[in-house]
Amino acid sequence: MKPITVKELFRGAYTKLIGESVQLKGWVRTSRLSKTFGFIELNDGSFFKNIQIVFDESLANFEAVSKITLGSSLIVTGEVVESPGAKQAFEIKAHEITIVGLADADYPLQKKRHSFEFLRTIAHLRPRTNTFTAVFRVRSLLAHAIHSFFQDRGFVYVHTPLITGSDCEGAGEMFRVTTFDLLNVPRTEKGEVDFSKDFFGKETNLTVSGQLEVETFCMNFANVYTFGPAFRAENSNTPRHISELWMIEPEIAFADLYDDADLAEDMVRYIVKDVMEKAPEEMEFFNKFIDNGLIERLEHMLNSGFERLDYSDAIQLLEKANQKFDYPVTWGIDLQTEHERYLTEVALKKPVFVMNYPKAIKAFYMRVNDDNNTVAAMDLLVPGVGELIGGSQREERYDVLCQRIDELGLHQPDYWWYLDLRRYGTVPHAGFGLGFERAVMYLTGMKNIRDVIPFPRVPNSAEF
RNA sequence: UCCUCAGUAGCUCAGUUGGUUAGAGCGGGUGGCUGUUAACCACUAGGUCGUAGGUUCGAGUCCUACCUGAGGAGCCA
Repeated sequence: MKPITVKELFRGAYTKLIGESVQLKGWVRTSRLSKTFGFIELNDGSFFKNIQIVFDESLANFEAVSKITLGSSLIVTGEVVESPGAKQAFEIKAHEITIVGLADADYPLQKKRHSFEFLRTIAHLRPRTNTFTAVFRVRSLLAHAIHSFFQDRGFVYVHTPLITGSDCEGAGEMFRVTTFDLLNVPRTEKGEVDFSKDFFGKETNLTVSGQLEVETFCMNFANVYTFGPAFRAENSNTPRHISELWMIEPEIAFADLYDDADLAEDMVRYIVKDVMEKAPEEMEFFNKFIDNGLIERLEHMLNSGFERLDYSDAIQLLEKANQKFDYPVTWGIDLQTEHERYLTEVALKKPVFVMNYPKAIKAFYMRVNDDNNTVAAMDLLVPGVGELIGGSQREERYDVLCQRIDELGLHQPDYWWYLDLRRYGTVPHAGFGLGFERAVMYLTGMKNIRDVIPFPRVPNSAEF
């Protein structure tokens, strides 16, 4: 009698084990019971598909097993046999079934389709559904693929801080980190909050991005990346935003915007290909039940490559579009969701880099182009998700960077260590940020970001 | 935060121009069924119709406010 996983059996081991006795440990996904025999579909966590267990009155505890409830945990010992049923090549003829944990009868998951909205309310149980089993395995594989991609290329993985003392990250609202008693906050003589008395002796927040810090490591290791959580306190209520998200932020030295785009494209292609190879059952499931065009779209992307478009050309393309936009298109505007969708879903039908945006609508650290009008920034727009990646070549010239900080009304002293990088051996460098959850959405076809992270944090909701 | 839509059984939903005791499928319980595939058949329990007001002889249905959820927009990854 041999312990074995469902994955091993499905991936070929069963042919050699016909007639052999094996042991499986898992949970009842569904069951079909008759008077004198029954079928249990068991999932042991190793594989997307369930294995069918057949049992009959020869079981010592037949009566108990024939009343098994969905969600119960079992240890099954039995013989691998070829299945007469049409939907599976093999099954387990049980000799012994130990009921480890009988699920109460009010187990919320049923043999039917549940809405994602309902499943969000039982996020502690939803991993047990087909969809979420598939989503979270893909999420895991995707994380691994990202590390593989960068590690194979010699990139150094850097853990940038989650608690940040720089109030200057620039990207949106932050969550304050404090140990103050909120009913009794220390104040200065002027009546302002006295952060010098707080835990860190200064005002601190949860990070919105590791980019500024990872640039410091880029100036030693040349090729680096972060992969960790970031926190956004914006009151965003959309299917594409969450308050706690995971980001990947590579940074490369001696590189310009076009090297950056090459890296981003190579990375996206690598991770998509890798996950499609490692999780074919899950991808097939998504294609069948979540998004009918998914595999075709991903394969088209892998075969045809990405489009690259200057911002100015993108504006022209939008101006020529025979489609009315709610937001009028003129050079200088930031692209709206409707514009992004048109470019990537209607006009080009594939991922598109929009590059070299107007200086006025982008961040201080992006490198000013020779036209002095645009900056070396890029967004990667993909069908269905919108902005998947945002990146730029960084301003490596000390004087220009100081000038940009001034222009945007920021304070140079706040950026002292960031500016130092431009004083001590500065080099052209570039990087981008990939929203990990958005990548999972792109890969699975899932439409709501709350359904691709185990326990989503959004405004007004931090259950679990 | 703004706009739109929705909230009826544990879940997914139906409920006609306001009119008796509010329905179905699934899930639960009981019984039946010797190869099922969201198994099937019979019976059965299960509801302050999101909350609070209001209009009316009468409200699940109409009105107001609030709460919750979703979609769109903005902010952004």
